[in-house]
Order: sequence, then structure tokens, then C-alpha cells
Amino acid sequence: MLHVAEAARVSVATVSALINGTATVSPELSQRIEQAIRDIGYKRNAIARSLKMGTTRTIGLTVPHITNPFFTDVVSVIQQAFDRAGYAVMLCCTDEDLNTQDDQIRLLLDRMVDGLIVARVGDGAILKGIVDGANVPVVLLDRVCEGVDTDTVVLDNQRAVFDAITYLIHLGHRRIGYITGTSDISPMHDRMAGYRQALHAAGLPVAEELVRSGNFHEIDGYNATMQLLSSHDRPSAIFSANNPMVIGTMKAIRDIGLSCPQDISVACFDDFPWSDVFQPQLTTVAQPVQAIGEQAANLLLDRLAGNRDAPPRKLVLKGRLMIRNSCRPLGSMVQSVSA
Amino acid sequence: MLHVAEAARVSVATVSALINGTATVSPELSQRIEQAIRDIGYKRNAIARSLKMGTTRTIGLTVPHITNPFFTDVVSVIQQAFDRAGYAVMLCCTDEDLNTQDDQIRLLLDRMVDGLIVARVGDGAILKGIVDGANVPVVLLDRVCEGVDTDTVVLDNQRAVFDAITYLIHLGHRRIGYITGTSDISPMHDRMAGYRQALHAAGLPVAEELVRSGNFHEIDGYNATMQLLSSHDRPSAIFSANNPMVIGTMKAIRDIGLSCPQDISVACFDDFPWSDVFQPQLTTVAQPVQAIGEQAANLLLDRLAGNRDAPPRKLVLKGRLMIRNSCRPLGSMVQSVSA
DNA sequence: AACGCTAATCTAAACGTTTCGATCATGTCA
DNA sequence: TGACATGATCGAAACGTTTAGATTAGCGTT
Repeated sequence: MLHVAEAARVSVATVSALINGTATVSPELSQRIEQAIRDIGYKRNAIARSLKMGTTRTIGLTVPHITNPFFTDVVSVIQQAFDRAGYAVMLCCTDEDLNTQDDQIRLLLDRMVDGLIVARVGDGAILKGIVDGANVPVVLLDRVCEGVDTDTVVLDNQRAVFDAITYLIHLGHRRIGYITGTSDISPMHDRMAGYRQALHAAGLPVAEELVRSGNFHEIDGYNATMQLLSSHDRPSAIFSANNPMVIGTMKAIRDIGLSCPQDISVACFDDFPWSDVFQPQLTTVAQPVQAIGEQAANLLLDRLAGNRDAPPRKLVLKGRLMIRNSCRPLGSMVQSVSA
Repeated sequence: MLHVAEAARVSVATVSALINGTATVSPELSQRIEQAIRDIGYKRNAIARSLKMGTTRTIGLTVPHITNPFFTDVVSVIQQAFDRAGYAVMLCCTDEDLNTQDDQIRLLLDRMVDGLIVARVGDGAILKGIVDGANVPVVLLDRVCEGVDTDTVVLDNQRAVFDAITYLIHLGHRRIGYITGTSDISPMHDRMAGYRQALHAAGLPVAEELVRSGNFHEIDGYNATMQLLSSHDRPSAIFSANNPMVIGTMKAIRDIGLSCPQDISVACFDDFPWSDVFQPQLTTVAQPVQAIGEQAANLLLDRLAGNRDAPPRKLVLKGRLMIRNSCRPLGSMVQSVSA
């Protein structure tokens, strides 16, 4: 900016005033400054501005796995929303690891991001510190956080799984395998609660041997399904609480020589864009990812726009059971058709 | 840092020297400084450091659609590689729009990213400007760029499609529909060249009515397939050059009342993790996304480590034809089995 | 002519770090 | 004892912007 000021024979304050529109600059000087900017090809330095202003117009976004289609879509929606608002998005993937997450959040704060959207891992101690210290606004995504009083966008996971398991029970299934994630996070807790609640409402016992867990990867679903299917009294249906793992579930079923839904029904949490066109067409719980992403972005943009003192908001969205043909009724040899 | 210096009764230069290890500091003063850092809870300001040093330990990464499974996986690999190296990753999605890309690249340069990995849109003029001006190192991903002499990681798209179309011809297909992307990018050109080359090598004409294009979204594949299948002399196989569009292709086939592969064979570019377990099991061209992501990250990390003067490197990786059961031989009523 | 007001413009501090070069204390050698 | 070298430490400039407050010119009114 100094070169521009020299070339236009004004002070840097005048150049800054013109660029930012923070004070009147005479038409004559305006013209000279704009000409100098063009001649020199001047570009503002966002780093210097950030140092002075204390803001970066950058937000940090952390998700466990961006290859999980749910998070892929949510990241895409959030990135587009912030792009429209002129913000850069720093993306971090935690792989459900607490240390990785905490390091990444420190790295984001280190770079003075203006806000955070976090699908947290672990107890959220680091987030509590940020929120309590009023460092930057935080929006929690997908997972609530006990003791952290901040804006939150989640799904009614319990209700969503309740509906799905109830559907399976309605089809006649009584032994329903359940594959959960190992991470101690609220969606897994709530989904498990929905599973138990549906069984309890139907007067069915919760058989612990039907519940397996994995670390959210395809291979974990595979192994958990192998365990479930190798028991002598195997389930007639399997519900996977996470969509990378359901792919492993399907591979295990194939490798054992069973087929879905003839030999075993499968349902899972989170939809796929191809679920209604490839066989078997998975019965899934679909999350409104467009709404989740947009709401999360809007909550944070609202805070960034200055609305810091409003009480924290918690949006709880609803899942939608997509009934397709991967679950068949028991006690009937007729294959089910798509709803 | 000033508070730390005051508390330890040293100068800020001494504190900086201790933190950065750039000069010897006596054990006595070291102890006082470390104690002051703990007491105050001092955190370094990366913005101030960036202003002084001219680096940010941040890279910019632009891809067209992060919801395209190919880019999802590549982004994941790149993000993890840079996370291990202590870099933040700013993610931008261009939606194959030149203006969006150019704005985003300006925003990234504005924030003084140390390097760029770009799956470019358009003619790459902005990238040529950056590379020629030696602003920051640039790695081109997935798409070459005429006239831009910089590190590049691409696939041998032409060969990959050649192999896939040749496979279809070997199965007896003579009228092979082809769905390309509208964007003027090298992978689409090269894939089209592979399509033409395979037909030519088999002595088959390239029928322009069999080639349709779309803007990389599922609905575009749907519409293109509807057009292909509504002609009186419709193709017996369809190859989609982009995996979101193949989902649309499958939906169009279903909606028309046809089935794959009985009535029409389908193959596509880019694999899915679920392709070998849901029916029909898509015959696909798989890209080595782990290698692509790692190589792109390594090329840029190498530049960032100081190796600025080495001549630009171009890595051309190979696709792999995953023969599954979505393509059946013509002139035979026996359904094909997985290879 | 004098005074008051306002618009335009500028100076310089500030944001928080890094580090160059100056200074001082200490030790060694002739 | 004096000269010289070296280690430790510090002051202050620099990175590039923003803006508070000071200054000046011009205009209108009395």
C-alpha cells in the first residue's frame, strides 16, 4: 500500500480510506489512487489486515471422516454457504481421534479462525474451554456435547432408529443385529437408545450378543457382521448405525454365501444417493444433509455477523426412513417390493 | 509475548529466541520464561508470525465437487498428508465454474497460502499467472493445463477408457453410448479420445448421436441416458465418464423399465467402494486415489520444503478396469458372471 | 475581518511476532 | 595487564494494514 500511496502522492491512510470506504476522499485523489492501484497491480494483504483487525474471514470445520457420505455432503453444503459469504474454510478430519481433534482445533485457533463448526470427538473439554472463554463462536454438528452451551445442529437419532427398528419388528423380525460405532458420541448413544426403546416397546429382550461395535470403517462392519452371522442363533436382520460400516456388512453377507434380503435383512443409518437404484435397494435412515449443513452455516454466520449474545440454539432435525427392498417380512416366502 | 517477557524480566527477543531455538538462552532465563509462559497461558499468534515471515503453513485445495467420490477420497488423503506435516488445508469447491474458481484462488492467495493444489476449471489463465509469477508452488491435480509448467498428477485417462471400451467391444457391443462432461477439461478430452480410439481400433464408426454430455451431476446423467435410450437405434451399452452421472444413468434405465445388464450394459469411470456388493455390480475404471492424493501432497510438500528449482514433474498414473457383472456379452442369453 | 464549522488529509501508533546488529560480561592468551 | 573472541542479551526495525486524532483549507455567518 505504501507504493500506491507514493505513486498517488497521498498517505497510506488515504489509500486505506478509499479502499475501505471509511472516510471521504476527494474525487481528484480517488482517481489518482485508483490509477496507481491499477498501474502497480496492488493486492491487499489479508494477513496484515487480520493482525490489525483481529479477524481472518476464515472458519474451521472438523469432521471425523470426510469419506463418510453424510459428512461429505454436509461439508459440501457448509463450504458453499461460507464461500458465498466470502469466508475461507479450513477443513480438518479427526478420524474419531481425540488427540488429533484437539491438535487440529489448536491449529485452527492458532490461525485465528473466526469461528468453528465441529463434529466433536470425545468429551469436548477443548470446546468447553473455547466456549467458556468466548474465544470464537462454535457450532456443534451432528453430536451434542454435555456441558458445552453453544449452538448445535443434530438429528433426532433416537427417534430415527426407533422408527427403523420398529419397521423391522413390524416385518416380523425378532432377532435384530445392531452394529454401532465404538466412539463415545451422542449419535451412537442416541441411536442405541432408539434400538433398545423399539425392542422394549415391542416387548422384546435386548440381547447383548446381537450388539457389535466397530470403528466406523468398512472393515469394522465386515468383522462385526461376521461375528453376528457366525453365532448359532443368528439375527434375521442387521441394522448398521453408520454407512461406511454397512458396506462391510453387505460384503460379509456375500462372503458367507448369504443374500439380502432372502436370507437376512439389512437396514442402516444414512442414505446413499444410489440406494434406490442398485440391488438390494437399501432401507435406510436418511438425514436432511442439505438442511443440516445450511442450518449449521447459518448459525455460525449469524454469530459472525455480530449476534453474539443470543442464547445458544439447538436445532433437532428429523430423519426419514427410506423403505426399500433390503428388508423382507419374516414368515412369508413372497419377496417384498419397494414401498 | 510482551507479557511473558515482562513476567520473566527479559526482552521479547529472548522469549522468541527460546521458543524458536534461534539463539542460546541461559538455563536461568529459560526457566523463568517457561514458567511465565505456563503462568500466563501464552499462545503464539500465527497471524503475526505469518506477517513477519511471509508464510502461513496453510495450503489451498480446490476441487470441482467434493461429493464426487473420487474427489472425496483424494481430498481426504491430501488433508491427512498435510495434517501430518503441520499444515492447515483451506478447501474450495468450484462446481466446475471458472469465475468461482478464479475468485476462490484469489481468496486463497489473499490469505497467503503457501501452496495450491488445483483440479482446475477452464483454461488455467489464473494458474499460469501464478506459476509464471512464481507466487506460490502449484500442483495440478487430475487435469493437465496447457501452457502451465508446473507439477502435475494425472491419470492416463485415454488408456483407461480405451481399455474399458475395448472390453465392451470384446463382449460384442457395437453401439456404445458415451456420456461425457460438458466442461472443457483434459480428463474429458482424454477419455473421449480413448473412446474414439477404441472404436477406431475395432473398425467401428464413431456415431455422434451416441455421445451425450452433462454437467457432472446425477440429473445430467439421467437426462443424457433418457436421450440415448429414446432413440430408435439405441445403444446396447453405455459408458459414463463420471461417477455421479452414472447414478443418473442407472435411474433412467430403471425408469424406462429396462434392466442392467439384461437389456443394456453399463460401465463408468471411477469406482465406488460398494460396487462389488450391490447389484448390478458395476464394471468401472478405478483410479488409484490413495496414490494420486499422496503424490500430489508429496509434490507440494517437496516444493514447500525448499526444492523450488527442480523442473516440473508430471506423474501419470494408471487406471484399473474392474470387470464386474454390469456388462454382459451380446449374442448370448447366458448372464455374465463376475470375473 | 474575525470566528466557527466541516470536510479532507495526514501522522503515527498499534496489532504480535522475528531477528539483525549493538552492547556487555566473561574467559583466554600473549 | 591488555587485547581479542565469544556467548548472552537487548533495542528497535520490519512485516502491511487500519484508524484515532491532529491539522489545514475553505466556506459561511456575524
